[in-house]
Amino acid sequence: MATATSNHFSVLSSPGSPPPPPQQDAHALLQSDYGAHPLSHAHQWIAALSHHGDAGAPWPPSPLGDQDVKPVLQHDGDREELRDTGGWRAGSAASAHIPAMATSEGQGLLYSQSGYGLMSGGEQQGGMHHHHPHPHDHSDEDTPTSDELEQFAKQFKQRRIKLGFTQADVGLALGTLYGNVFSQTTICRFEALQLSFKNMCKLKPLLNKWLEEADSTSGSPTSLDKIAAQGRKRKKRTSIEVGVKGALESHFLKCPKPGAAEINSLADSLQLEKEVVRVWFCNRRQKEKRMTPAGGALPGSEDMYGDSPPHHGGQTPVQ
DNA sequence: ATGCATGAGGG
DNA sequence: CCTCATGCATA
Repeated sequence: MATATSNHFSVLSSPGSPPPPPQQDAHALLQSDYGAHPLSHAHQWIAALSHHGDAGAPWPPSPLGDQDVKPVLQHDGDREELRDTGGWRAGSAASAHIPAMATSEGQGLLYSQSGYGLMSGGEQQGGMHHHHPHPHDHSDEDTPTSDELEQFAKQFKQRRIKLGFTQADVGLALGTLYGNVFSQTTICRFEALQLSFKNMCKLKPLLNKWLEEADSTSGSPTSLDKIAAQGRKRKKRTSIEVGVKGALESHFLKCPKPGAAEINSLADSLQLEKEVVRVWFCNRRQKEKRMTPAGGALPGSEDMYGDSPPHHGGQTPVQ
């Protein structure tokens, strides 16, 4: 972190010296600058993935009166068609796709030079994309392509910053506007394409709406709504030392899905709680499944680390 | 921006 | 136990 910009979100309660918001006023309470960095990184995803679509109920209709206080007001049944969320590796079928951006944008679009080494035109839906039987030419009716998502994320970030909103602002706005609250983390990950393909697809429409609202609301004082915080006794984040991390990395390369026994051994060797090690592997696997691969190790196989599901007869060492 | 964590859902 | 979506806390 050699950035001169300090990242700290002073949630609510503006001390009195808020940075000069280049915008009107409205909900410019937490106007940090962590979202105003110059550039990011050139993410080029050649990521592959092909886990079987599971989906079904992203948002549980029963919020359990235990923790999350967020109003889970999902829009009734969403018409998810369980795409395979398959790998976006586009293989070699370069289909001519038109990067139709949001047609709803009534403002100046700025498509930066999108000359990345992406494999555009990838039908990541496992081939069930076929042709559009409807005369509707909505730029975003069907599942967006990886390329479209990448473009959208880029544009979203630019406009968001231009409007003077932070990632946290957006997350909150989504909650007050549509009932789905999101954290700064999620918005950040969306912009950085660090979510799974499916997740990106789910969030895009929401963020797109926010964009429309944000630009059209140039002068309207949006009501401020602060939802109560949620006090949870979360375990203190255990900091794993670099050396230990390296060891974990090594083992991950060898065996990304260690069995309970393996985890115990590792935990013992590294002097870590078993749970910590287990979670570490889980998180590590998720990273690989992100659109922006972790480290640089590209998952070269479709099934990544093949599970061994159809066999449960004798014994299943793993899991 | 990211690392570790929680939890729902599934098997 | 796993995956997957999500976020608090932190660097």
